Amino acid sequence: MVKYSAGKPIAERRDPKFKGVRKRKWGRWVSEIRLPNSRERIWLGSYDSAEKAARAFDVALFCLRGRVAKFNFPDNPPNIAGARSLSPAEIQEVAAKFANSEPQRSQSDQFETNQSVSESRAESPCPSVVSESRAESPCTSVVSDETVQLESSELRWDGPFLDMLMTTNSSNYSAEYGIFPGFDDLHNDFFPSSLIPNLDYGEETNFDGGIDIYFENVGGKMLDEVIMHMKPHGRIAACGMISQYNLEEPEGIHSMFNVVVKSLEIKGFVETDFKHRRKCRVKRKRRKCISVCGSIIPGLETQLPT
DNA sequence: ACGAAAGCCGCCCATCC
DNA sequence: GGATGGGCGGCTTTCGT
Repeated sequence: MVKYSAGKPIAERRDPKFKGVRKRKWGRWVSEIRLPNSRERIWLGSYDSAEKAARAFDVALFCLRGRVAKFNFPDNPPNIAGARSLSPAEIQEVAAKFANSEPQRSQSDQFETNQSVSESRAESPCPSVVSESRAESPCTSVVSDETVQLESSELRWDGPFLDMLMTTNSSNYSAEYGIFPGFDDLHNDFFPSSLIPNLDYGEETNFDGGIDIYFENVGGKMLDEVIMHMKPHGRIAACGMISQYNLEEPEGIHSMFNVVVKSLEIKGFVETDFKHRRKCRVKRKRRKCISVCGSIIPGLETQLPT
């Protein structure tokens, strides 16, 4: 739909002009989109540039009309898994988020990958190779005495979470226990050192580009922060939430929307679920087949209030 | 308290069917 | 000609100082 403004066709106007975008008197750019077959609109936010507002519009357009829509950036259309099922409030949130995200890696690159992952998942229950971003992820360095390390190649796993747990057979008894490959004993708390976030929650938090797999033992703000820094299609094994055990009212998790947009998988683990394997484990411990190596970072106690 | 910015809404009008 | 949807302008609300 061609709209004329101030007597000039859009193409002749000096300002960059994008669909669904307009300029405020004071120079800011705002974006809003109408719901299909409705007079209602979704407010997409206010931005400092027309491009950002246009990106927000494109994301909303993709959510409402799919990939066949005419985008402001047809060369770089958004591609968001599950976008068509988002509510207006979620569309608003996703659009604002991607409008403000750095454009150096296109949204289509970013989400095409996710989409291909989800598609391959849907098509095949079998594990398959996944995105480059995951392949580039840092390895996890917790090792058993079998010296089974989770190298990046072993993180290239795209089956359902339990498939990953149950079928990767990097040691001759990891599958027997039905636990993570390379993790022979999960009954103690341990945190791969590369995954421990800096708890100042600031810009300097170092997650090495995102977290692939996180073993949840803390809960509360820690979990909240971790969810925000998970990579798309990351996995969280919830083994405990010690920070919540003595609270009268459990803390809420405010970043759950990331579970949707990043297609995260969270699976709880209770030791009693593996009771039937206890005898076997004890036997192996006696034979000293099992031991656990981990990284201990001293000094945590010094952070407690005096 | 006041001004600026954001959010929301009504209306206009071009385009599509 | 009605439905749809992009754009404009203005009113209200929110936020920062």
